[in-house]
Amino acid sequence: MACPERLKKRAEFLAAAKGRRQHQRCFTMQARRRSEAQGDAPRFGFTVTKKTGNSVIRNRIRRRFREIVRLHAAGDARPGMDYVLVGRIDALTAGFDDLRREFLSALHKIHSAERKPDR
RNA sequence: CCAGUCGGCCGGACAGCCGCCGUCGAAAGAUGGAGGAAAGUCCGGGCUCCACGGAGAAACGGCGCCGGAUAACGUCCGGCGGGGGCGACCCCAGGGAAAGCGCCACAGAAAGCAAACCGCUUUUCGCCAAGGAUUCUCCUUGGCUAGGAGUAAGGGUGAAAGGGUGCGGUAAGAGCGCACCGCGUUGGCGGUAACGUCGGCGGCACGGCAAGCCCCGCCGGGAGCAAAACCGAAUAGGGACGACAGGAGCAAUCCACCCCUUCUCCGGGGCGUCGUCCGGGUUGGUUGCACGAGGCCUCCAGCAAUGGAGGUCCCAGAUGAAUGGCUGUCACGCGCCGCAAGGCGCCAUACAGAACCCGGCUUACAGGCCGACUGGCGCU
RNA sequence: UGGGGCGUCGCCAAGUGGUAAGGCAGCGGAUUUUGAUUCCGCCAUCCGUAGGUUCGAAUCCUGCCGCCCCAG
Repeated sequence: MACPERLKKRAEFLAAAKGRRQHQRCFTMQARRRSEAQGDAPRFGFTVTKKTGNSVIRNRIRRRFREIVRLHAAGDARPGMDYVLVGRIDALTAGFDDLRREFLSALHKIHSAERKPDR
C-alpha cells in the first residue's frame, strides 16, 4: 500500500470540509472519520485553488503533498479517516523537512482532538 | 572597439536512492514519459454527429494592391505603391468617393451645387473741395453716396479654401500665355500582374472621411471529443390539476393547426399541446486516442515560401488528471567576503505543464550561442 | 469547450466622433452660539492597456490585461 487511496468526488471533499481543521503555515488540514472499521485504509485528497497561482504552481504543490503522504501515510495516518490538504502558496517555497514537520504536527493535533469526544 | 539592424538556435548536463503513469512480460524486470510557446483560444483544416433532398432569394459574418505557396487560412514567400530612418532596415485593413445617402465641430467671407460678401479696377449720375480758362459755363485732379461692367490676386481663419512656384501680361486681375512640378486623359515600350517609364493632348474640372452607411469581388450549413459509438447497471415510457382541442369517416385512421428543418416553395419528420406541482433514474467501463498534411539525414527543382525523390526512426497518453522528493559532481550567471587563490549563498535558472490531432497568429520569457549586414572611430 | 457582457473621480454612474454630465463621499467658505440642514466653490485630462484610422478618439478598428454572467 505504497500509494494510499485518494478522494475523488466533490461530495467527499465537502464532507471532509465539515470535519476538524488544523491550520499550518503551508496548508490547512481537514479531517473526518469515514468509518469505525479498522480495515478501512485512510484516504487523502488535495485542494489547491486557482487563486494560489497558475497550473505549474498548483501542480507542484500537489506533487509535494503526494510525496509527504506517500512517506508517512502508512505509519502515521489513522485507518477509516479522510484527510484533505488545502494548499497555500508557502507550500511551494518551504523546505521539504519543514513541510514534513508541519504535516506530522497537524496529524497529531487532529488525532488528539479526535480522541477526546470518543472517550 | 563602440552603436545598431535582421535571421536562426539553445533554454542546464551527467549520475545515485526512493516513488508515479503507459507499453511489453507469468514474474523478475525491460522500456518510454511535457513545450517553444504545451499558454491565450484569435483564425484555418482534419475527424465525429446533426441538417443530409431539389431550386431560388435574401439576410448575416469575414476577407480585400499584384503574383505565387498551401489541405486551407485573416498565414507565409517574392514583388509594387506610400511613409519613416544617414544607413542596414522597419511600418502600412493598401478595392471603389464622376451609384447614392450622411458627416466635416470651433474659427472663418465662404466647408462643397460654386456663388454671394468685404475689397480691387473702370465707368455713369449727383454732391463736396482745390486749381485753370472764364460771362453763364466748361475742363483737370481728389474724395463721398448710388448704379452698371470687369474681376477672383488679397480677406487675422482652419486639418482642409475650386492646382503650386516663377516670369510675362493687364485698367485691375485671372492658366490669359510660357517654364517646371502636380492632376486628368491617351498612345508606345518594359512587366504574367500590381505598376513603372517615355511622348502627345487637356489649361485644370474631380476636397476629405468608406476601421460611417454603402457598392463591387471572393469565401462561409450548424455544432463540437463533455463530439460520437459500443458494453453494462438502473429506472421505466410516470402521476395530479388547469387551459385549449378544427374537419372527414361507423371505426381504425387521415388531413389541417402547431413544432423542427435559418427564410420561401415543393418535399421530409414529430405529435394531443402548453403551464404548474409531485415522484423516479443515470452520472461506470471500452473505443474514439496517437503512424501523423509526422520527425531526422542526403540529393534535386525554385530568389524564396515550398514541392519532389531516397534512406532511416516510432517518439507522452493522464482522466480529482502521471514527470516528484532527497543527494553528489560539473558548466553558466548574479550577489557577498577576500589583495589574490578561493569560499559561501541564490529550495543552484526565465516564461511556463500535454488533455482529439495538425497548420498559423498573438502574447510571456533569466541567461546564452551562431551567422549576415549597416553607421562611426582607430590601426595596417 | 462554446457564447455574451463590462472596465470612466475614493463609490454609484451619464456620455456612442468635436476637448468628460450628475449624485454620494472628501476639502474650503458662508449662514448658525455650536451642530444638523441649506447655499457657494474645489475635485478626471494616463476614460483598463498598447497601437492604428481620422484634422480630431472615452466613443471607430485590432492585439493584450482584468473581472462578471450563461450553456453543456
